[in-house]
Amino acid sequence: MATGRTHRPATRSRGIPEATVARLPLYLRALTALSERSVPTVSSEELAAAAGVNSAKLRKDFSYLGSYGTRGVGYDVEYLVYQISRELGLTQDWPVVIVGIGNLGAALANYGGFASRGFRVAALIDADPAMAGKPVAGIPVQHTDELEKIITDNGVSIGVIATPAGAAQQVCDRLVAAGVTSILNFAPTVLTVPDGVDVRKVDLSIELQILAFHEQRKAGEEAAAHEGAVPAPAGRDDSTDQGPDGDVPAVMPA
Amino acid sequence: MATGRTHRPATRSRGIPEATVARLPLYLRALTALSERSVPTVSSEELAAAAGVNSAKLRKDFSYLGSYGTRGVGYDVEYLVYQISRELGLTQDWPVVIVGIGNLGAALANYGGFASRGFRVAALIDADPAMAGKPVAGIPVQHTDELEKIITDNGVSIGVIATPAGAAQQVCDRLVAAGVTSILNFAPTVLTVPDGVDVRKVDLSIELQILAFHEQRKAGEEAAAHEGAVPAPAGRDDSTDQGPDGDVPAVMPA
DNA sequence: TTGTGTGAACGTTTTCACAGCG
DNA sequence: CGCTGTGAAAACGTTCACACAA
Repeated sequence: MATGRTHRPATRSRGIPEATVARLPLYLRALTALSERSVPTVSSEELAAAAGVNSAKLRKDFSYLGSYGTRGVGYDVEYLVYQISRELGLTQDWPVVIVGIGNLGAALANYGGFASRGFRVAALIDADPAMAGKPVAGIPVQHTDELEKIITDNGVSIGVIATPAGAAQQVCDRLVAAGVTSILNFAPTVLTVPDGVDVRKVDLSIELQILAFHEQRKAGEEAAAHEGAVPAPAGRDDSTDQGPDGDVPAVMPA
Repeated sequence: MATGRTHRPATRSRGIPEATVARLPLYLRALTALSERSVPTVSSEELAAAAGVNSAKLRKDFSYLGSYGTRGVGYDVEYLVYQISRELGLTQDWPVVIVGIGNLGAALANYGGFASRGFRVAALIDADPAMAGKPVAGIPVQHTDELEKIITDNGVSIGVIATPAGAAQQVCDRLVAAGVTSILNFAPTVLTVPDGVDVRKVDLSIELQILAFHEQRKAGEEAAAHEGAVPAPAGRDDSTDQGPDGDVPAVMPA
């Protein structure tokens, strides 16, 4: 689930592969847990298990950061925590605004994982005047009219969009115009942004649909294995012709 | 955001690449929008733009499904909607349970994208006895004690975990034991599941950390001007004050 | 002519397997 | 020894470019 941005590095993409970057937070979380238990060192095998990846991948990932391990021993937990944090830019404070304070926005505002790692909720913004002033997670909600001022005054460069789909692009445009260069989008829309702005999206319904795909395949396999029953739309079949189906979409219940 | 356990290259993976599957919901959404506007056909170029991908990729993706387009014309919108829906398993009804009805669980329960595509919230489950019976999104919350019965009675195979991290693995184990084979995990934990069970995770804090990494790089690039050519950063100038953080905290290896 | 469908080139990510350091 | 770090191979994914159907 990459981002909406086209990977077009006009300049050298010198550095850590994107796939590795996406795993660093995972390692960091596992390492933090070890750190809290005062574990001094871990092997790639142990850490990989805790992070849910395989150890060769983990070692390769770490090799992009430098040689932070000790052969025959493993990695120093505290040191690695620091190195990864630094690489991810978590040794600095990132003020974040959340736009759209519905159930989801409130859930995000209350999410503990925010504050615990470099991120600080600088403001909550909603279009509903009735929300203005109401505190959510201890932070008073401000009206959308204030958006530009809030961004500027707080030096916000990361924005979270939790509005309905219809409002997302407009909010996005305003965030970008005000200076935000990274956006986390929860609205089920494709956002269009200028070059240099990063967008990542989190889309609940997409995740469910991917699960449904695999679930369906499992069911088909099972049927095929058991009885000779027609394994529904299993693997790729032909039916290339538009003849049989023609149209008639309609979602049919089980 | 792949699965939790090691991927299963077991046998004939005869079928659609994972990367393609992950994009089908995107295409489906764009197509549904076109369908609602009664647009009869689209070209790969148009549809790709609407979905935020490039057209070659889209055509390749569709080629895995079959030859559903017409050369010189494009794709029949209704027909494609149906074919993709079928491929994703959305022509059948998927009962889903959501466990953990806090802010996030409530947001998910209220999320419209659920019902609109094959998914039906069969039950809401929470460990807090005080929640029991309280309706959320029109559905009464049930206590965790009922979990197994709910799964069985409703034939649920997809579960959503929106509990605190500490409870997630336990809930997961119970879901799996009761028959759930696909899990969407919102808790910031690595879930361990038996083979044959699919896990997808949605992790807010990981997404933010990835954004922070790129944001940091942007800031660094600005400072270190390589060659004078192509300064890249478009319109807006950097008002990214808030003080650069070049310190070097304690914690060093022994 | 138009725009799909696809082999082939290219780029990225994962995995393997082992040299070599502590 | 045990475990890291890393070339090289394999797998996977994207993009190119064009033959060819409508």
